This record gives sequence, structure tokens and C-alpha cells, in this order.
Amino acid sequence: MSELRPSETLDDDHAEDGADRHVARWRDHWLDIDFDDEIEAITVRIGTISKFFNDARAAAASEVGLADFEYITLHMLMIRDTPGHASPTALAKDLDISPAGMTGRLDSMEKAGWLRRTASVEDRRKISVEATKAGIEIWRRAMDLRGEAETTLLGALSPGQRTELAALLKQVTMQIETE
Amino acid sequence: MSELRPSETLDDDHAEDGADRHVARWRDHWLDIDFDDEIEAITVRIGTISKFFNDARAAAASEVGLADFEYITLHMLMIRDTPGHASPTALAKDLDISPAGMTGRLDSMEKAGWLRRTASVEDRRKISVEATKAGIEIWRRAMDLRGEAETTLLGALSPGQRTELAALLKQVTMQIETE
DNA sequence: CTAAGATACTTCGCTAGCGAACTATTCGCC
DNA sequence: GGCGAATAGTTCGCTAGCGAAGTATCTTAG
Repeated sequence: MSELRPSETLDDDHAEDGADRHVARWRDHWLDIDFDDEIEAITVRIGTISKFFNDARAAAASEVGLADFEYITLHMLMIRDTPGHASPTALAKDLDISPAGMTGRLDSMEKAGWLRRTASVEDRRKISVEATKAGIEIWRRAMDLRGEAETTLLGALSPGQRTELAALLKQVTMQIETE
Repeated sequence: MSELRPSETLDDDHAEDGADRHVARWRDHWLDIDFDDEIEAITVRIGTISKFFNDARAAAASEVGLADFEYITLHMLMIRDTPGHASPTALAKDLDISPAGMTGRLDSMEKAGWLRRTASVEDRRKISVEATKAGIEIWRRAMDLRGEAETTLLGALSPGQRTELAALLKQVTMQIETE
């Protein structure tokens, strides 16, 4: 156990990350603000890791020649319980974008050939969005690259630590999802 | 998924979160894709939590009457080692936006009265961005709201679990930052 | 002292996305 | 059966941000 500083007693090494430096700087300048070091550090680190994942995703997409939003849209289309098929409204909801934004994405992605719109027969207001063969193929290639980056990053943890981390995170996500 | 450790005896393993459902669905439909359940679950959960933080930040900003980007900009301006002062270039770098985008933000935020630009005397190309009193005041109010949301969410963990989580996350961020 | 290059910021044209209004269709209820 | 409400998707005007080109200023090498 380190005896350098109280806040680090549980850390094995003395190396600081950006969150540590942030918290230290914060404490220097904003003594009057009441905040919890650990909560702040967790928040900052989640942000850092999330940004890494986002950047990796965008890089993977760009690598195979997809815009970030194209990969995200294809991905959402493929991982649903009816893979490769969805209504624009449902897809927009999943993607957390507006109906107008959805129309725009579909327009450009249809033109690019990654998906197609087909009219419904039984309800003529409805449209079905379907990933094309080319769309599925390019999505798979980007996804593999993305997965590699994630796997490499989380290789910083041992399998046991990953299990531990997954469980702790789940406790937090449960809190979010049961609100 | 059935491994139990002393620190997790209160974890109810039967309840599923979105990440669990995602992984299960994925396995149903994409048997041929080789991927690690735990890594996928961690990735999804980090995304979920990050989205919660982002939404909370945007809500806090909106609550006090700030656009999300205005809060983010003020925040970045205030937490640097020279709180409340920066060059547009440095700030743009911190915020990860382009110089052009920075100019746009400064234009609208200066007009709104949250900050001001002052010309440098010794180098007339340079400009100093400074938060105004009103800007600092409104940032503090939004920050308090944001902090509350974060604290409430992470209240799902015990102090010991938070320490544990912070340490695991740090191992990952160290990997990112030492690349 | 001057010209070439680097630096700091702005301007311009373009894109993705939003909210609100619009069109077309179906549903629900008497 | 017909009419108001709900639903599915599109169009329109606007905003934030990007990349590239532009302006002004400073630095440096000869």
C-alpha cells in the first residue's frame, strides 16, 4: 500500500492519469466547491473511455469507407431482434435522432447503396428499411476493426478484472434503466 | 456469469440490463461472429453510462438557460490551470473542435455575455478569451445540478465499490493515455 | 532589411441534424 | 358509413460544426 497521499492509498502504482490531474487541479482552484474526488474521477474516466470507443468506431468506419453515422445506422439496423429490417420510426427511436434526421440518413444511405426503402403493402403509410448485401458486408468489416480496438483496450485488464468491472458497471446501468 | 465473489453477494444476477439483453440477442442472430460477451457488455455499459452523463449535463445546462455547447465551453474554460482564461486555439484543442467551430462558439457566447474577447498587446494576432462574471455564475449553477445527477447515479455503488470501480477504470485510461 | 514561412484567428461554403409544419393514410367511435 | 384523431413519413428553415481558403501578424534566415 502506498503512503504517499490519502487519496491514493488504494492505488498500487503512483502514476497519474488525466482524471487524477483533473481532480488535483480542481482542488487547487476550486476549494470552495464541495465535490467527491472519486465520483469526479469516475465521471472523467468514463468520459475518456467513451471517447476512445467513439473514436475507434469512427476510425473503423472511415477505414472501410463509411461515414460514422452510416456505420452507426447500419449497426443499429443489424443488431435489433429483426436484423436488417426496421421501420424508419423505430430506427430513429433506437438511434435517438429525430424523424427528420432519419429521413436524411436514409436518403443518403439509400443513394450510397447500403440500404433500401420498400413500401409496405398492408399499410401504405409504412416503409420498411432493409440493409443491402453491400451494406451488411461493409458493416461487418468495420465491426471487426472496431472489435479489435475494444478488445485491445480492455486487454489492460485481466479476465477476472473484466468480470469485476462488468458487474460494477451493471449495477450502475441497472440504476439508469430502472428509473 | 455465475461467479460470485464476496464483494458481490448482493448482486442479483437474475435481473438483466440492456447490455445483457443485447449480448443475448446478438448470440441468437450472429452465432458466426466471434466475440467476447464480457467485453461487449462492458462496451455497451460504458456507452449507456456515458449517455446518461451527457444527458444529465445537457439537462443541467438547459435548466439554467445554457445551450449544451455553451456549458461545455464555459466548463473547459474554468477547469483549466488558468481558470477563466485561454486562447481560442488552446481552448479549441481542449474541446476537440476546429478553429472555425471555436470562432462560431465564441461569437455566439460573446454576444450572449458569457465571455469576452480581449486583444493581446504584445502579439496582435493573439486574443484572450475570458469568462465574464455572469458566465462564471451560470456555469456554477449548471455544474451543481450536473454534480447532483452524477452523485445520485453513483450512489448505486457503495463507497468501497466506487473506489474499486475508479481503480479499474484508471487501469483502462492509463492504457489509453500512454499510447 | 527583406522575403519566406509560421502562427492566430476569421470567413466561406457545405453537411448533419433539429423542431415544426405538411401530406397521406389508417384507426376509432358514434 | 363518415369524420375527427392518431400515425408514418417527408419537407422546410434554421443552427452548430467542419475543412479549406483568406487576412493579418510575427519570426527567421540570408
